[in-house]
Amino acid sequence: MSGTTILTEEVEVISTDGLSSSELAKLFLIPPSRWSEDGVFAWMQHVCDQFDLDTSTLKNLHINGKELQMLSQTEFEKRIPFGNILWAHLQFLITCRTSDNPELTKYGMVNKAVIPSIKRRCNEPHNSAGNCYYLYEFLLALLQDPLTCPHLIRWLDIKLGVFKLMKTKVVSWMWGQHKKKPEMSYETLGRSLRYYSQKGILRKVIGYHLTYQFRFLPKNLKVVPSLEKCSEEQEIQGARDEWPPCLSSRLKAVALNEVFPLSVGTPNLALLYKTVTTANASQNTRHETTQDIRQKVIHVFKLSPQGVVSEVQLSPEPQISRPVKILRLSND
DNA sequence: TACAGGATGTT
DNA sequence: AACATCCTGTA
Repeated sequence: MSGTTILTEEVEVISTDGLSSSELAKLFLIPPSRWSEDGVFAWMQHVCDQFDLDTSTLKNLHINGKELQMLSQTEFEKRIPFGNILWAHLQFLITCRTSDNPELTKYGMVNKAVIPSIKRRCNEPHNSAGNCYYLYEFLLALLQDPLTCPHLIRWLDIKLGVFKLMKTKVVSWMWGQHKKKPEMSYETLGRSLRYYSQKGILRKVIGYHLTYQFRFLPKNLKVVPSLEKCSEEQEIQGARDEWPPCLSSRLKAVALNEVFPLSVGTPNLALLYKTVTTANASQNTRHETTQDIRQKVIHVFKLSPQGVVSEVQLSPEPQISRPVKILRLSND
C-alpha cells in the first residue's frame, strides 16, 4: 500500500507508518462529519497511538465520519475497539469545533494525557504543546524509558504503582527544563507531589524515603527490561525483543557509554552513564582494607542543533568542561 | 535532608 | 487548575 485517501475533499498521500503532523493537522481542520472512511481510520490509529493503545487490533471499519457521528454511544463502544476513549476524543473534537476555538486543530494532536484531562484542555485556549504535560505524566514517561528507569527513577512494585526517585537532583532538573523553570529543585517538585496526595493521584509511602505510589496507572504501561540481572549482551538483546528499534539502539548507546539524547519529554537533553571504579579506603577497628566501589555516574548534557553539547553542572555532581560531540542523534 | 502543608504568585 | 516559589515547622 503506497498511499491512502484520508479526507473526503482532498487526496493526500500518506505513508503506511501513519500520518505526518501536517497531514494530521489537515485531518483535524475538517469537521469529523466530513471525514472519509480512511480519515476515520487514520484518526482511530492516531488516538490509539497517543494513548499507548495497541493499534494492531484496529481495522478499517469502512464507515465515514457522518456514519460515525450517527452512532449512539452504546453502539459506538460496542463496534469500535477502545470505544470509550475514542468516543471521548470524538466528543472533544466536536465540542471544541462548535465552541469556535481557532486553536482547536492543535488539540487533536497533543492528547498524550489521560481521558479526564481532555475536557479541561478543551477549555484552555492558550495551552501550548510544551505546557500540556503534567508532572505525573512526566514521571510515568521516565519510568517507561530505559534511559531513565531504573537509574533515575524506578518501580519498587510496578503492580502496586510504587516507585522511588533515585536521583532527585537530575529528575528535578529535567522537569525544570521541560517546564522552562531552570531553578527547579526537589523542594519544589516535592511540593507538587504532595499536592498529588490531596488530589488522589499519588500517595506517599510512609517510612520509605523518596517513595510514592500511583493510585492509577495507565493500561499498556511499558516495562523497562531489567538491567541489573543480566549481561550487557542479554540486556541489549532483551531490549531489542521488547522495544521498538529506535529504543534498543538508544539502550545500546547507554551500554557503550555513549552520550545519547533523551526523547521522552526532554528531547534537548542527553544523559551519559559511566561506571567508574574508585578505591575506597575503609577503616575497621583492626585492619585497613581497600574496596573497589563501582559506581554509576550520571552526566547530564544539553543539546544544541549541531549535536554538540555542554555538560550541565548539577552541584555537587562531577563536571566535565570540554564539549562533547554527539555520536548518534535520536532516530525517533 | 525529607517531609507536611499554609500562603501567595504565575501561567 | 496545576503548579512554582517561599516558608514554618517536624523528624
